Amino acid sequence: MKHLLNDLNPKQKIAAQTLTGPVLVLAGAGSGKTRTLTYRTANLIQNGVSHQNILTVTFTNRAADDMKAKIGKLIGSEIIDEMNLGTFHSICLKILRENLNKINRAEGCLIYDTKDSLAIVEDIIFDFGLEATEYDPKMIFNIIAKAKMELVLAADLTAEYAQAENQGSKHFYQIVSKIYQEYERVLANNNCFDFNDLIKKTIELLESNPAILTKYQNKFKYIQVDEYQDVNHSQYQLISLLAKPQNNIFVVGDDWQGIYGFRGADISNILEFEQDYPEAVVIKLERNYRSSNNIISASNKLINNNTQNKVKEAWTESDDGAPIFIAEAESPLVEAKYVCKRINHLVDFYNYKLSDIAILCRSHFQSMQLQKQLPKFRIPHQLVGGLSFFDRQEIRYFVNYLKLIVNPNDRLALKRLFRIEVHGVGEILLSEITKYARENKMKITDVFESPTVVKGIGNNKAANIIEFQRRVIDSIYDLREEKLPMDKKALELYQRVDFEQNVLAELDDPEGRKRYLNMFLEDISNFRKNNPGRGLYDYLLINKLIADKDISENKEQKVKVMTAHSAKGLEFPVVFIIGAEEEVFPHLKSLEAKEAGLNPYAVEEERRLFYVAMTRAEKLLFISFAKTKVAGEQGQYKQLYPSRFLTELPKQRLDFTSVESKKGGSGIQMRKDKQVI
DNA sequence: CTAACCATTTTTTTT
DNA sequence: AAATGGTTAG
Repeated sequence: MKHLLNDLNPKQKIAAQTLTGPVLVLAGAGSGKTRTLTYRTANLIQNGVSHQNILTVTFTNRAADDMKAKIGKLIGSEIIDEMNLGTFHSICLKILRENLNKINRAEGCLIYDTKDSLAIVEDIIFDFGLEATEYDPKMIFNIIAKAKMELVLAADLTAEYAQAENQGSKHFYQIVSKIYQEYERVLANNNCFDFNDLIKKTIELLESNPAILTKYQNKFKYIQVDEYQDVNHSQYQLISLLAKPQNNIFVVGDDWQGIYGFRGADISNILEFEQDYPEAVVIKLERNYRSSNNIISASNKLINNNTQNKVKEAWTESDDGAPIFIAEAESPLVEAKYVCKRINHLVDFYNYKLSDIAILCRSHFQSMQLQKQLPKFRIPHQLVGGLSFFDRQEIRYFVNYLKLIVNPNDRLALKRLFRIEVHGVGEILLSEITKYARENKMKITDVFESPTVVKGIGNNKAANIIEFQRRVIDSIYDLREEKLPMDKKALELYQRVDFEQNVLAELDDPEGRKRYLNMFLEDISNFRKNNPGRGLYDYLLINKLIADKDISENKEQKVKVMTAHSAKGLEFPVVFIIGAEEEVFPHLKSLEAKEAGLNPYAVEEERRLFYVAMTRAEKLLFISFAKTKVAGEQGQYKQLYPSRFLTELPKQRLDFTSVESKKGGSGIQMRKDKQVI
């Protein structure tokens, strides 16, 4: 314990010993970033700082859990649950929950995810009578979300503000501003937050209540931020606000790994830290402990094609190791088979465990081909991230029922229940009902009692609605009053509305969905056991902030499949990167964004992402691409071209093979018209 | 107006 | 796999 810091190298040690003032640690991939942060935290505590006065912000829940476990090992696990360690969103949620009354929200307030938010925007556009072709809900939502990340209010969302990014007219932005305004009103009405509100409302709370601000400033005397390169404007603002006046702010990041631009992350935050805090100490961790020299050298060469970098080296004392294996395949199917064969080979002859291996892709849909092949080769796998358990349709459906128990103001949830349960009444009639309720100042559920007052609703339809009101809405309101344990409540509701008969039976594969629902109900039970004193409300809130809830056991024996984004912060002895093709990785959208001049740096972000993917590997790195894929009708093949990033790697560190290519290896064909390696 | 059917297409990345 | 779009019968 005494020689805690002796486990660190000299640079890491300096970082862990600098306990006050602003510090910027520029840390390359695999340079012991988390390790340094962990030891610094332990060191703070050993130097008499109360663990409650330290705020540590990570980017993902996985990173937070990881760090908690490591800190627990260093200083004992008793205090880790009391530490302020988590994602921006979870920390902010905690602060907001302590001050709900000050921010125009009430008890039971839940979080809307992107899908929920989008549904709200769609409704507003419909209500405003706007053309969805001109006012594309997705696009509008993105504008609003971005404005919120930049702390721009509805009234300030003008063409001038948006000028930089697109050519929308003044009139267009006036409308968008109105939609934004209405969106905020609906969220308040439904007693909900969206993701960006968590940060934005926290800032508003602190800025308009000096006493509260002081309270949190005193509480969070020492602030540490991991993955600082991925912080967006509102997060940056929050941190600077909390850090005052002492500015004990310790940020760790790697500008080479900034991959969340689409979420408003602004690399300039890390590039300009020294301007913001002129007295900042800057420490560079450049020695890589993770990867072989071939992997480090090749990824360095790649990343240096970017223009937006802060000067930094990355070096290692590791051997060259194996070359990076590049494979071209006829099709994604052949590529998937190749990956499977390689995995079996590595396990059978080279003593690798399945858990040593990760397969990384650019987008989730790429993993589908693999999901089919892996079982054929008897390779157990685990999907990390992606379609979460909670995103399954039947789970989302049932969650709407639970939401209404917790938060009866949630009109969106109510609407969804109606759409699921009531037959014969669709979009148009429902909006007639809503309109009638609004015009007569009634609650929608009151109209449900005697629906024939709305024109277009005859006796048959009315009977359906009244039945729905009795069976579903009344059950929910009854259960709200009852003092049952949360899991019993959920189960009771499931039975009272006869979810199996009325909902599951209508969907395809009802038996399969039933199994998932039982798992869900069981998960609620487990939550209750593990979190005494907490209820449905906590359950729903917490699960919104956890992207990839893991419900599979036996992780040790599985190959992990995930996107490059979710791989950030992780490392594996063996990494496969699949789909290294133009328009896949780099993604088509980034090429378009660059082409259209919307974001000249879009491809640089893709390159950073590729860099992140490569540097996850410790010993072996396999990169593959397909030459063709099926597109449209059968027999139609679309030609694919190897990713430009492959051509940026140093040839002498690569080993190229062509898989099941009839003509033998033809070499890597450059994009479209270029030469051959 | 709704729902069911079919065909088509299209998937960024996450809290 | 799921979302979208178009068509048609009730």
